[in-house]
Amino acid sequence: MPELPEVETVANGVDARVRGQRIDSVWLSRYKEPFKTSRSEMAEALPGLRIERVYREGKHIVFDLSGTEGGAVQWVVHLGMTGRLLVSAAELPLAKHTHAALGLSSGQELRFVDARRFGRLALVRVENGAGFRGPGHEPLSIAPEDFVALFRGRTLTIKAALLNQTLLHGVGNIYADESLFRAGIRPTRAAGRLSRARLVRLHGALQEILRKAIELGGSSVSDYVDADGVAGFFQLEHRVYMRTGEPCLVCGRPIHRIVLAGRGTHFCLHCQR
DNA sequence: ATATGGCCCTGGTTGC
DNA sequence: TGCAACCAGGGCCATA
Repeated sequence: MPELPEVETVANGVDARVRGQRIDSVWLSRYKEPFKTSRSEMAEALPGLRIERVYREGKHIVFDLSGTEGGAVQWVVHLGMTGRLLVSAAELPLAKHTHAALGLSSGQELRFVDARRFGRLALVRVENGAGFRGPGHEPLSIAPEDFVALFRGRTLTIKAALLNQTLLHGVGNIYADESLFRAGIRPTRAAGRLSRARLVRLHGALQEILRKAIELGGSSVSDYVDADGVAGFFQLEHRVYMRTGEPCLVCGRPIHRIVLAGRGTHFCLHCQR
């Protein structure tokens, strides 16, 4: 599932291929989802606009667009679970579950493919120069003290807190489990009862694995691929995620799996307290 | 306000 | 071997 490192990889890859190009044509599927902005509004607004820049904001991919008369707009893409953004030759037939195909001035097409339709496409107007903002704090740049303050007084588990996008945005199931393992914290602990020192350690562990994962092009576990259709390699670095029953790489005891916040949660009973 | 659980979706895996 | 039931989970919404 695409989380911060995967979304960052896709955004950078797409930026390198489509920056500066004009959107000449728009094709959209007939489904209600994944369109957050109506299909008709999107199909009418996009043609003629120029892509100035593509970047990540939380788990969202933001396209800065210019060329409108009534002020700048952004095209915001959320990959959900199975969403893919691909730049491909316009001649290639549309893959199954394609929901958007933007014809570009280069002759190529930017395509959004999403089997499960948990992804979202939206058109956002830029108000007073402020672009789209994600719901929470940015994990890669939040200061340790601000990170610690996020969890103060909270009774939910630290795992659920890490997944809550209004606190930190960008962390999903893989990096929540992996950062908790590296910080030695059991996922079931109440977020507000963890010591400052342990939260600072979690802050460091989370930033470290997110940076490492970005370097490796993300984790390819379900059908995640980057803008070229190429898989990432961070899954080779997973120490607990999807390793249920396998020996802990530190102590050798079997990795446990429980369900927390409705998500599969993997951890070592011995190494995480 | 905060926390929890159900729901949406399809494809891969599991089990008979 | 074939088929059906089951499971995965990000974000949103109703509920407690």
